Amino acid sequence: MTADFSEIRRNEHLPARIASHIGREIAEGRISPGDRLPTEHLLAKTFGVSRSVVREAIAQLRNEGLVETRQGVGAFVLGPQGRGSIRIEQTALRDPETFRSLFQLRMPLEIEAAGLAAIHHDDTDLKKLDDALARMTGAEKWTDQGIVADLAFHRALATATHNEYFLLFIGFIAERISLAINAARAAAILEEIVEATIAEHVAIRDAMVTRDPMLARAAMRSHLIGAAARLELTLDIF
Amino acid sequence: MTADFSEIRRNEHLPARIASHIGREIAEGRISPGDRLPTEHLLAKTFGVSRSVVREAIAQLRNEGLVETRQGVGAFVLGPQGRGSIRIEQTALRDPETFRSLFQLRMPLEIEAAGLAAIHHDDTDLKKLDDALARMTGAEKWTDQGIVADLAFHRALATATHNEYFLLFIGFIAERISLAINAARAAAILEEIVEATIAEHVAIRDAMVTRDPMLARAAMRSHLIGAAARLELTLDIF
DNA sequence: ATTGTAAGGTTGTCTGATAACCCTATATTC
DNA sequence: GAATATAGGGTTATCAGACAACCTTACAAT
Repeated sequence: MTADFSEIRRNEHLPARIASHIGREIAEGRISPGDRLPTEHLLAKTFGVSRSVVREAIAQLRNEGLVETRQGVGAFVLGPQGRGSIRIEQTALRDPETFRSLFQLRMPLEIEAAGLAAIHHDDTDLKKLDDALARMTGAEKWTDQGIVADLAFHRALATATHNEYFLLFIGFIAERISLAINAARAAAILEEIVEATIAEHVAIRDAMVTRDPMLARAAMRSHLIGAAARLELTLDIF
Repeated sequence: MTADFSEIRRNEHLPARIASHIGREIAEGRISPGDRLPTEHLLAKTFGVSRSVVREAIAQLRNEGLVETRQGVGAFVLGPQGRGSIRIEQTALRDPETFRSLFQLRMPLEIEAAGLAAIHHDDTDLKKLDDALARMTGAEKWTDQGIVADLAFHRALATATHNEYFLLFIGFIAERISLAINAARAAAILEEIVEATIAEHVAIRDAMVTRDPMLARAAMRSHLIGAAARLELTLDIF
């Protein structure tokens, strides 16, 4: 029998749980922009925690731009205006369907990035890419080292677009996906899969240096489709 | 003489000031990734505030992904890796080059979303889309009303993908762009531009209902290219 | 009609205490 | 000798209660 440690899941930070609970209430429209949240005292009593915890939760929501607090008045829900940040809960990616959604989002970004990188990359970008490739090949087995190198490759490619937002978004998404894969993999990963992955990365690299955007896009496209297949994901492809 | 009220600037939230102070220490390299922050007690004594304030400041840094706290051990500075959220400063978009970068990022996302929406949309989605279109057409001039409707259209399309992340990211990006445009326009917008914009949106809508993803993508593509041209942006197109 | 004042409620900050947790060193057991 | 228990001290997490700062409202005073 195999052990099941799933239920020892620790507290995971009390304020964060309360913040995401309230955040969900807002996201799902049970509290509307302009509404006032219950007082901290009341929230504390409702959740059965101390006021410190509630305060920290509200502070988090304030940082995320979801609410605004006015001393002596209360905490108010803000409109979709000015929500200055995007946040993804890592735990949500344990759901296969959610994971698939994020992977689907990643595809057009990476493909476009490959095309832009083909146009805009310079020698420095190419060197970073080759460094990452070397580390990928060098790693005997697909250890953590290899995963870090994979992430570095995609970050390097995004950097080569010379568009800061591609780096920001791809780096963010790729890392979330990488973490989720890393957390989920129970079995060791097969040699041949590693070899296929490396071969695909080399293909992307080679396509990029030709400076043909369509070639680079195609290479990235097959890589992502291949990766999805290895993860047993079925995506909408066209 | 004109009054000068600049110095009455209020407290501006004690924890926020301390958080940004520590954040600056990190940004400017006086504390390196991996280092441990002083203990909360010590920080409280150093800044001359209570531990609650220090805790809230550290909580803010943790939300921003700058530090990680481990109970019983301390608070540690994180590397640029693993920042759990994406944030875009609205002010940055005043720079035309930066604005262009974000618009370029938006393109592949919206195009892919149009394709997915063609496949996955249901009647509810279509209704939302038509509502937005109606509000766009209804607005006599291209007032705020029209801008809101435009945003609603793109959000409705993203919703129709039935992929939560497309909605999250497109909603976020489209809003930033919309705000930036709104802030920049000084002159009134010409009638013909409005008409062209509406016509393009209708084309997207009609392409989507055919359930042909390539058609929907093409429609969205021409819309974005058209919009970019009207903004006098030159994008990399292929 | 305007201004002053008081009351009540809410967030902001302070203080002190206890729980949960981590690390290290030492003792214990085999 | 090596592995395991136990104890101690330090740190963050949470709790509890209090007071300060501030806003709103209502009412009184001018």
